[in-house]
Amino acid sequence: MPELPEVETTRRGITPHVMHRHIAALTVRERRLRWPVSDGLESRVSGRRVVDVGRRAKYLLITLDDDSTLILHLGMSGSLRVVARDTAPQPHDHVDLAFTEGAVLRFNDPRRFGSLHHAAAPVAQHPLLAGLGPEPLGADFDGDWLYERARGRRAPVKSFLMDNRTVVGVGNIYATEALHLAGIHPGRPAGRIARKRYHALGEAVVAVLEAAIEAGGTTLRDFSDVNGRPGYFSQRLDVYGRAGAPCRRCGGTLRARLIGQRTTAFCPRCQR
DNA sequence: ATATGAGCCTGTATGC
DNA sequence: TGCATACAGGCTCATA
Repeated sequence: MPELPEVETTRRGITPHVMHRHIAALTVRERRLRWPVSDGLESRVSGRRVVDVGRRAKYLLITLDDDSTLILHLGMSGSLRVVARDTAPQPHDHVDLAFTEGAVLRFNDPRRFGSLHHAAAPVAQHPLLAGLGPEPLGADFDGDWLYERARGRRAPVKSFLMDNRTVVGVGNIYATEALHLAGIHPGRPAGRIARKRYHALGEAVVAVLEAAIEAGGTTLRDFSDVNGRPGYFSQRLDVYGRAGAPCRRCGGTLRARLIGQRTTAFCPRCQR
């Protein structure tokens, strides 16, 4: 399932294929995504040229030459491929963005948790983006931010960390990994963690995400990069999905527990 | 205000 | 072997 590193990998992968290209046609085969794709979207983007391929949180932002932006979320199972114009659509190939230059950007999403919107500038004010917290790899995110924001919070630190208003792009996998790297118990109330430990957590979040982007994105069940090659970060996960196995740091036995409705693996011995 | 739970959806894995 | 059920997950909305 695409988390931020996968989305960033996808962004980098599609950029050379779509940047500066002219949209010949947008084809929507299945409008029932996370939200219904709005009627008339096809005609609003047809003929436009792509001037930027960006990302905010896990949203891909394809900006057009009229300053409007296509906002695409890959959801849980979505992926983008670049295919030749006459390539037959496969099951769950819901959207095509065809370019006059020949290639087609194709969106596939079996579970349809993904979404497609089109917004006028400034895109940052779109309701989906307006309330989001800082980018984890941006200048506004660090341990001090986490510490200050955690004041008075009684929710588990893992839930706090996965809250988009705290920081974006940290889903279950990377929250689990970052907390282990920082030696913090995922169930600890967010407001009861020292500033110094939040410094460690902030650094852990950045380290884990950067390593994953470097590796080309984690592959779990259904993510593969834009060229169809799977990422390979999953081999490097230290705790996620490893309950019952030995902790790589202290040798203790990793446990799993439900925190905020999410399965959470952790080491009861070196995470406090 | 924060915190928790439901619901969306379907492929995959498990249990009988 | 086949079928039924549980589970996974990001995100928003509703409720306490």
